[in-house]
Amino acid sequence: MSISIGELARRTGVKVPTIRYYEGVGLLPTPARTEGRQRRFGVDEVARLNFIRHARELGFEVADIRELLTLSEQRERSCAEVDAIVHRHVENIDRRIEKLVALRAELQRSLDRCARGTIEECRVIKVLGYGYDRV
Amino acid sequence: MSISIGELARRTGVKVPTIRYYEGVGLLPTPARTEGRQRRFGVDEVARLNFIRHARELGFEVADIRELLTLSEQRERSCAEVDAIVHRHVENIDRRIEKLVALRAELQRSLDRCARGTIEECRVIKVLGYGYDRV
DNA sequence: CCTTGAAGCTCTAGTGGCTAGAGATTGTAG
DNA sequence: CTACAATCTCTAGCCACTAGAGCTTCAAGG
Repeated sequence: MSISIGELARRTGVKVPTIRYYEGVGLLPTPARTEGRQRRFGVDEVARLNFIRHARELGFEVADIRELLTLSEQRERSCAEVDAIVHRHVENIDRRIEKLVALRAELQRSLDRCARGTIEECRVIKVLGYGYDRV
Repeated sequence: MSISIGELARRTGVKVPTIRYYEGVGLLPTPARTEGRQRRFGVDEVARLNFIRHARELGFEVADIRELLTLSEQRERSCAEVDAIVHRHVENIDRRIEKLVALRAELQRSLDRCARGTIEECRVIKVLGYGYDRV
């Protein structure tokens, strides 16, 4: 079984230019080519690309995915390192959530305190100007 | 009062190249220059740059900040549009939080179910390969 | 076998919000 | 007047793609 880049795209939901990009950054191996230099892929690449897509959907960056792929090929190895990467990523997400929740609270607070009057007396603008609520 | 770009940077906490960048994208007006073509800023720019910095810290993108700056200059105007921009931004943040919370849950779930054995039987790797938990 | 048109190819440039560096010039304190 | 920090412009790099130009190849129908 040997499929074109378009067919690979259809089967994985990854766009054609993105597949070529992944090849360029080394997430996908250099594929076989036809005589006319068109790429031809096999089942392994479908699985690998699906793996990449799911990892991207879960927010992993390319460097992490490269490592996860390498690890996933060493079937006998302990999965401690995999867990460590994922754990690090979860902590990363936690920090981002915290930050966003704090931002949201500050924005909502300035909205709540807005008297719906003119710009001159607008709480929101004031907060932006001073960086905090002056009471 | 007329200060250099370095002094402006010190007073606002915005780095020198970033100030030049903001000028380039039209967040800061073209400043006065010395005979030797070095930039000189006044109090207005300090205030404006502080405004920009706070807005960036609150996660607004440059396009939004441009609009907020324009609005903030029209002191008589109703602040409805300002509120609308901020409200949109809050909703944006809400969506990002939701997504991150969902991601976090999925990652944590796969970690919890990991038997700490080999890669071969690793839950985390399986989830990435299939895109969901096969029971 | 030949034509046609979709799909493929490579290469470059753009996105956002900066950051880093090269290499030249200017400001200012001693 | 000298020394040197600061500033100048310009280009390129970051991440993970995306878009487009201009060309070639593949596959199906006649």
